[in-house]
Amino acid sequence: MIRKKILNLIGKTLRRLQKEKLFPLVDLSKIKVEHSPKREYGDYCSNVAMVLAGILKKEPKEIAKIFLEKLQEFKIEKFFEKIEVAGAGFINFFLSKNYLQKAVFEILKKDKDFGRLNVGKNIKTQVEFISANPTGPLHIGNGRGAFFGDVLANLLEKAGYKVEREYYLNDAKFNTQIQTLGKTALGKGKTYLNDYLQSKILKIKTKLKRVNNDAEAGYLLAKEVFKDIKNFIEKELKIKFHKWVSEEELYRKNKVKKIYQWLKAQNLVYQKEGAEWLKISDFGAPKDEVIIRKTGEPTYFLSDIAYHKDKFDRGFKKIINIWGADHQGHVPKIKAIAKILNYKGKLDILICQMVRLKGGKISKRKGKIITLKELIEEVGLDVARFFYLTKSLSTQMEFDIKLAKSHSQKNPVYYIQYAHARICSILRKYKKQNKIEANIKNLRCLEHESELELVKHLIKFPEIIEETAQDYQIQRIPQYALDLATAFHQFYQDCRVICEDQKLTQARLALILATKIVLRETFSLLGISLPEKM
RNA sequence: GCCCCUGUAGCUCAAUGGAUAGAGCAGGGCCCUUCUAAGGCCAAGAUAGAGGUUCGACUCCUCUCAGGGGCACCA
Repeated sequence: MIRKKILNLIGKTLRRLQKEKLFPLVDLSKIKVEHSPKREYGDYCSNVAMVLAGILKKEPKEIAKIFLEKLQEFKIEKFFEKIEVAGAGFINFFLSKNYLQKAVFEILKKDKDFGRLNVGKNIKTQVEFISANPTGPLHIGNGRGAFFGDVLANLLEKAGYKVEREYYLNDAKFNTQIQTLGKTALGKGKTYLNDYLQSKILKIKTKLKRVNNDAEAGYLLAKEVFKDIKNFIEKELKIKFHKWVSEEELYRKNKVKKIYQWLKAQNLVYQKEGAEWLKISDFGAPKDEVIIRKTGEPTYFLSDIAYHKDKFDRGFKKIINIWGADHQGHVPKIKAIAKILNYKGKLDILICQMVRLKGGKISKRKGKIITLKELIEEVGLDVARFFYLTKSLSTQMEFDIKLAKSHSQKNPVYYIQYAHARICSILRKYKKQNKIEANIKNLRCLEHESELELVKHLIKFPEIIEETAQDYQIQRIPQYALDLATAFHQFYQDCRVICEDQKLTQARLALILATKIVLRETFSLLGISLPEKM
């Protein structure tokens, strides 16, 4: 990655300057190399001079000049056309044609491994997401965590983590929710009743006759609902989980009991008002929590502790939980548990803000929901995925289904897919007569501004993955795909691929092949299809 | 009352403390004897408000206003 190269170069220059006692020792962490916001500022820029200015109490521009002089003592001609100081003291790097032309060759050579990094160092990682309650089909709110989690997992894999996707099923018979579901099944209450559940209840009618309590009935019904959810996730959302963990099973395997006894042995449990409380306020939580109710039944929190203990025990060094906004208060409690259990890995809990329907809330209880299935039937899986993924998790999405439908006629997904279709079309036409031979000699023909601009976008791909694996800002990926498609369409407009000049034709064919690879890799991260014809 | 998230163009959203705040859609004006016009080009349009921190703030801090979520012996 050229960005890393620039950063190393800056580091080397700094060390040399320190050796010559021109500059003091500085903290490297503040020094950044970014993509230049404008073409006239080059391709990459660094704030190194500004950071030094704060320490040296000198003009950033002056420092930049001294710095640049020293930097140019290294052999860097083949990478950069020029490096200059601009604006408030930025150092701008302009990539050389030579470097860009070679980069195309590199992409073709790496093919599907282009963008694969080892920053993850094969660390055992878990992404837990969706984990919807088994009280009805997935709704459009669940779609958010579903697609985000899936893409984050894809991305971390590409970045070199060893990733497992997991779904946690809240099916414990102790859960009030399951018991309420049971009441509904037995006709003792209507809390969750709707057409969907009614049909499921009918289906398990004979089984229900044999049970005599709410919990059992609820468990049976939850099982039935979950069957649907699982099927929908696998067949229609095309998301593959490694593991589906059942809460009830944690009870059956005595994992809840064990952790309860352990916590007691640590002197972290106390009695108050007939219930048993866990002392987590000493570990960063705002207050202590009940783990055993007055009735003697365990709370959801206790089984969740058992679940996290189980995650830790399975050896995950990085755990990412993706939860809905309504679980936000649960975050400090689980963080406290990680402390109590002395978890040494990294536990990230990401909160998806609500998806709101225009004109109303999404609530299973109020019955006014749009299922994810309905949405996908309306706009298609590709469009739906893209729609969710372009927004950061922390914004509340306003969902206008009418708008989504109209956007499905004309939307950015097609814009990107169209770029791919155009590439395929050219390749089809050319392949009818000839073979494509990409070699560096031919690539020297790439000189047009639109050609070079396209290459610059291509080489960003690994950098995008690196950044996103670190900050989880998934919306960067669809944005990148859009930018890449724009660069391609621009190129397509300006440069004819199959032309009189044989060498140039070969060079441009190589370029569009490289573009095809990067588009394919990007969309494979997003889980969106890339048709050859449109 | 306390805690979390959000407030950017007419609409839906971007912008690891960086330079002249970007896209898409909607609306206005151009470009198809040429590898797919589901495309390209041009013009128009925005940081809720008030302070502060610093070389530099949409971004960080304080307050105000507005919206959402949480503060259960629900999950």
